[in-house]
Amino acid sequence: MDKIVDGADADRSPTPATEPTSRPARRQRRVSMADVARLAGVSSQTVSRVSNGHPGVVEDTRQQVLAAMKQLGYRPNSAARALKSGEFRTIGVILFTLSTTGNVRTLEAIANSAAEQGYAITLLPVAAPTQDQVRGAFTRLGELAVDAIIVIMEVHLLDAATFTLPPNVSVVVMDSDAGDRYSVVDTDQAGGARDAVRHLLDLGHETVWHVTGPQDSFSAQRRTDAWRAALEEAGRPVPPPLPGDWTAESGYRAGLRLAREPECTAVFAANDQMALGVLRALHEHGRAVPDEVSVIGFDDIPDSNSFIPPLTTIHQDFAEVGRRCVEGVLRQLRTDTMERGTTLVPTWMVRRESTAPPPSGR
Amino acid sequence: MDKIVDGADADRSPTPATEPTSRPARRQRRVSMADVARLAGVSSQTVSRVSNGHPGVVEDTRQQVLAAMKQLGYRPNSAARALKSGEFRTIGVILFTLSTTGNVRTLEAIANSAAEQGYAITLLPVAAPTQDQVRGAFTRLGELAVDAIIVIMEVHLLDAATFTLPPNVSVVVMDSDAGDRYSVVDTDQAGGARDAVRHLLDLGHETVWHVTGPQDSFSAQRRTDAWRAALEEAGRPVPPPLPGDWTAESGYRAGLRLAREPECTAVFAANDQMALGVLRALHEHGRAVPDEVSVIGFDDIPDSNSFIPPLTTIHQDFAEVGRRCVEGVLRQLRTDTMERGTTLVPTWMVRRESTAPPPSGR
DNA sequence: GTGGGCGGTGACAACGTCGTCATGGGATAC
DNA sequence: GTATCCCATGACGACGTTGTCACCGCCCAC
Repeated sequence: MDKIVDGADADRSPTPATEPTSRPARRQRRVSMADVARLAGVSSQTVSRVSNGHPGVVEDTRQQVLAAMKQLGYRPNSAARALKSGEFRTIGVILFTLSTTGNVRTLEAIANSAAEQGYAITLLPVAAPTQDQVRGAFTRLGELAVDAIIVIMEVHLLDAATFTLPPNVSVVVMDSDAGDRYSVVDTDQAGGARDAVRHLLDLGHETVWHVTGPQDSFSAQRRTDAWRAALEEAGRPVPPPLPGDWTAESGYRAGLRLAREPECTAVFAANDQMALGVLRALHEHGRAVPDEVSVIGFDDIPDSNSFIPPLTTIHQDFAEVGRRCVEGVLRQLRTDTMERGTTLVPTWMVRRESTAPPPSGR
Repeated sequence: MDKIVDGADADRSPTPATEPTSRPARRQRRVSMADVARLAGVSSQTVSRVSNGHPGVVEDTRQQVLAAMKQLGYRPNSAARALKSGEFRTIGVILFTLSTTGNVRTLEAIANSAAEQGYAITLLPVAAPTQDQVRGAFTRLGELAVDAIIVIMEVHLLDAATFTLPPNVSVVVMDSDAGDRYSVVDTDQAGGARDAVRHLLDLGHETVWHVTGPQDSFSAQRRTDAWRAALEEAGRPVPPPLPGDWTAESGYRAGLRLAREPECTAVFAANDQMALGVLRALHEHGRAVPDEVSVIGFDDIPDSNSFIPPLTTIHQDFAEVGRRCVEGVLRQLRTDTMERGTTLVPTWMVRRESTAPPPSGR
């Protein structure tokens, strides 16, 4: 706070930074339809029709109204519009954090899809996944000007808040197994994880070690379950999973332990960031990737192509997930129904340079 | 689109994925104050007072109203409230992309600060920085239910849209030198870049090479300018800057060229992602970091601690920037004034393992 | 020439909330 | 016991927009 510099650095700047200065107030009462109507010499009803592109306004009148709108800088008041129409044309997105790439990519896709449909996105971040935080967010949510809600978090955490989602609001949830109670859209976590494991087994590895995501994430759970199932299905030993929390740092810690396991030749990290940490740990301990140890991630974040070595990973189609979320929520809104069930979006593997057959042909 | 799998994967799932099913409509007309008032046997005015925590309601009555509200699941209608009060308690954020870490971190900080102040965030993404896109966004923006706007983009691009920001809306801009026309909050780009260069010079490097951000980014421009100025100030040769676009991939391409410059011992990448690409390129060409070449980044993204080697970088205080943006915009809103000038938030260096003195003592 | 129909426009009400003012009843002080 | 004051509550209207319906004038058909 006290370290803030105002207007420093004037010596070198092309445009010298200046002290913030106040200007005289400039905000006058907002211009309403009535004002436009008066200027154009018509009724406000006609202004409304022009504003909404309704037919039944003669071209001459229309031009006059448009001119008046422009002259006064008229902007329709969306509050009044929403009050009358009962819809805000806004979708609320509730999520814990923008720190994980998955959330961000999904949010971006949601925002773009929503924009295409003429909907805006209202962000509802929950700082920390504590009960109080979530409850607070949902109390605010209740008053929020949204027609629908997309929840990007494990639904258990919602339940923990002893707060049910506002009634009369359509909801789509991600990262959840609550398909029996909500409409859920998700990446095919199981399929992706299975592909990852099979890829490594196909390369000739005896088994695959696993760095998990956080326990309370359904996605993480699913990936771990599928990893175990794929190994068991192939009749391979199942090494103890190493706990992670999506961060590169936790991946590094897990990687330190893996580096000490001489029989470990293949690792499946539950996301790319943790894979990054694993790569560093292995590198620091002189375990060459992929010659000695293969590493595969999950997500296909843009940076993963620049890891050392470039990471083989499971691509998530975030754009499709986002699109499906928006579609789902708007469909419920329009048909006035509530849907349940799970929609899965497939993944695919992106093979780069971090996976190879195990050393000495094995 | 046609690759989407609905309800697949039922074999292994703890909760089998199911086909989305429709339920009978469940949405009834929303309950209003009048409904609550009727049930509680009071006037809607009293409900209003309870709802807003206004004094002058006897405890007994209050409890009755609260009970009625709970029973009916009453949620205040924010449209009506906004219409009456003239404010939405919402801040619009317009940005191009959520692909760069800086934007995301800033957005997150803005969202958190805004939430603290009881404001929601409405996201206004602009898919591509073409004139049409921006103009479209701003047209929508004009009708948007926001009290204020924070622009996270170079203001030149706004101007290109031949569209002025809606009048009567307070605005704060980031990544811009338009402090003479708007209120601008920014990281002290110049200071940070200067620190980065000086750090490398202090280590004994003859000069510092530079991978730039995109041309149309003011932040990138500033970092490049400060890099050049710091070198000139020290009387060092100024190598040709290598163009980048914030992505790791572009950093890799620049790194390939740097790897071929034998006299290059120190690199300043304009962000951490590009530094990641540089690290890979150097690694692939057998140029050891930091023993042969030092690399410094800018941003201090969480992953940078897990790069190989962990990256020395300039920390940006995104939280502070976000807070200042929100503060600025709300201050303008409350005082009904328009501010101009630039506020700079200082950076600091985080020293990790990617920088060291140049080889052979030089 | 007159009646019917239709297209363009305006008047009015209502959406849900909250500020303002009015009202009524109870408590306090004499 | 009565006058005064205050506090709790209610009635009413307005915020800006839009749906509904009424209206007016014109054109066309008979």
